[in-house]
Amino acid sequence: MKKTALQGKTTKPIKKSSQPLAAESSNSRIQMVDVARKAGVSAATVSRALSGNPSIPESTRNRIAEIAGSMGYRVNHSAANLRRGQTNVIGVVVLISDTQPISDPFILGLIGYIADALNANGNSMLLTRVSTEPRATLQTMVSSGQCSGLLVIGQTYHQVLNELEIAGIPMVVWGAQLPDTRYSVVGSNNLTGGYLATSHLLGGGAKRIVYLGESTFPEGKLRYAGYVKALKQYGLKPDKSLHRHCLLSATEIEESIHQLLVEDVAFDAIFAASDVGAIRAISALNSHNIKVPSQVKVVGFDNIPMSAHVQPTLTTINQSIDLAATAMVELLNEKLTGAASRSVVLPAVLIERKSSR
Amino acid sequence: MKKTALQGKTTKPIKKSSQPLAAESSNSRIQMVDVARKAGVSAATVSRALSGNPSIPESTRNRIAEIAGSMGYRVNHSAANLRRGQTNVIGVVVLISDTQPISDPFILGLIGYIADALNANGNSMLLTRVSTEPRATLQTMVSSGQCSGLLVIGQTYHQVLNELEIAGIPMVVWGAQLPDTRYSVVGSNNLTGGYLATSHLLGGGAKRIVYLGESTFPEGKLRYAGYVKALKQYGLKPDKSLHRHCLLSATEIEESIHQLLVEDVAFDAIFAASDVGAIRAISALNSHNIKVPSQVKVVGFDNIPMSAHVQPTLTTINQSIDLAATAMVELLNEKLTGAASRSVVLPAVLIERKSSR
DNA sequence: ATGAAAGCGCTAACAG
DNA sequence: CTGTTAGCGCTTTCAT
Repeated sequence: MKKTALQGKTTKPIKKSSQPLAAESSNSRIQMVDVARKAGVSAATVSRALSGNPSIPESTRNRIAEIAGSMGYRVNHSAANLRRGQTNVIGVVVLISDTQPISDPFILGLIGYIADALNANGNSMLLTRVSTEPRATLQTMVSSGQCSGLLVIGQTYHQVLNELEIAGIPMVVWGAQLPDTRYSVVGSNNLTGGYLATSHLLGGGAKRIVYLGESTFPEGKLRYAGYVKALKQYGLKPDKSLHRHCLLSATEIEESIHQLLVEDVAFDAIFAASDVGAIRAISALNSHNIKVPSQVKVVGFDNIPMSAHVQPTLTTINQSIDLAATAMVELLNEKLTGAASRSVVLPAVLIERKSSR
Repeated sequence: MKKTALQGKTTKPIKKSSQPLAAESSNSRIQMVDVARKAGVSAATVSRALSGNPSIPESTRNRIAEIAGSMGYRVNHSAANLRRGQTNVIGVVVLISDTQPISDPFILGLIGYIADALNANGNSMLLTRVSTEPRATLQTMVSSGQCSGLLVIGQTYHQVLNELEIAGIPMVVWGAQLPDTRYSVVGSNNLTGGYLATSHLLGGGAKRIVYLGESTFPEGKLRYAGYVKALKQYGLKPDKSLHRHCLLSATEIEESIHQLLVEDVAFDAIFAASDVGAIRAISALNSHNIKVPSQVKVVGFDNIPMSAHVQPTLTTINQSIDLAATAMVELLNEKLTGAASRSVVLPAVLIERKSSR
């Protein structure tokens, strides 16, 4: 330490000599010391009072809060964060390889619930969609002090996430637990979900069930595994021609359905790995004059609100996004307070509606 | 060299000693001065180099950037923001009187596009849902330096928004332009939208068209006005019994449809003020064994992605959320750089599908 | 083209 | 219980 400022000189270089007449009027933003002056205390006391420090008697605390309120004072976040060395901001990152804006209602709904869970916790939510350089971007968000931790939606970059975990980035991911997963994960029981959906169709008499959707990422893989498990249990062998591993975009779904028909593949049911996919598939079937459920039964996955209101109403596997959001926020808070990584698997439940009977 | 610090003289109690021993060891986050040291320059130069200041020769700039990168250094946002007195964060506020989490796909979709538009602009997005005390909350977000400006979705608190505008909060609102609106608004041409939807139904032979949805907030009011305008043009008088001003929740819609039937009101078409409402209405009609479009034609509003994939596919009014998002971000940037408030009205276009023919 | 110095507004030791 | 004091890590005049 060297020449720290000339001590006693509390008088700062006066930038604006005479106090503007109407102090309240306009320009210089009001700050803590102004409140302190008005309350006849020091800035430290105001700081303590405003943050609810119990060492300040309640009466004083209220009085200061009142004065601060009447002056329209708000604590400056940047300054407080800088001083405390921490933010109350959580980054929510949608990590999908898609170049399209986020549009799946399931993801969007999850974000909505996360926003609420975070707010209820006194946190703010910084929302970003990342498609390039996930590693650097996520790193930076935290180590620049922009936010204290990350809630990641999507496991497209599974290995990057593992690396970030090792690098000590506080983070919770929505997705599926894999054998080599080192980070905290919150997700539905996708294996059970796939199994339930498929068993339900088999139980209803279906013999040739199409699997429609992604199966390159962890969640899809497990849903597919559940599908295979159910088939085996019914003594059926998975048939390659029934597996349509495609993205869930409208065109890909239509193309897949079209292909099935062109190739003249016989099928009496479809298990789609998402409701959006299922609804699009029904739409495509209809345009080929195939009726759901009389000719082909369909089961989706997610239970988005819309699934109860399409025609026919969609049988699906429910994912509880409210629980999911709460769990993610809770796990992240645990990490932020130093606990070890922990994961949560939420139940997957079959919701029977008309598309499958 | 004026008063260099009196090293030996002013022995002020140097309490640096209480510092944790292993300062350099591992934890202490790397900062600008470390980069400076390694590069053999001052922190000021690093700051300038990293922010692309042209007074630093390009070669030096690159060298410093390289070193910073290799050390994993990131500029601390809190410190930079505090020093500069501004953030690069924009608050996105969903201001709805609803206590439910955000769930309308239209709103959620708009948020997705806003996220992208903001990111493209180098801004971060702070997402909040506000249902109580909007005035204080929005005020605080900006005046605490948490964010520099606001993008507000929803006009439920129209007067509060007017007040905030007057208070000088930089803000752009998604909604409708009203005569007494003082703030910047971006929105579709709701009057035209309502008019197009209704004319389309009338042109198709409908005589008794139900208006279904909110009409207490500005956008709904205008859609309703468009509906009335079209009716008048066709020489029809608005019939009170056909106006069902309700929220768009599933139960309210079902109840409204139920009431229409119970009251034995004759109707041959429905104009719903949102796609979600329209889809729910179709679902309710179906459960009463009324077919769409053969018995009742339906037109929605929004053109959410799902509307093209429900059965029957839904005729609707398109709202361009991509343009909307871009416009909102652009207008806000204008305000932030001191321009006056300006509003944008986006075209509303009829999308004809099967629910109305 | 670069460095020294001065804070941005707040919080937390550390005494009283 | 409350005030004094010393920075948090950065950007930016100002002066070379």
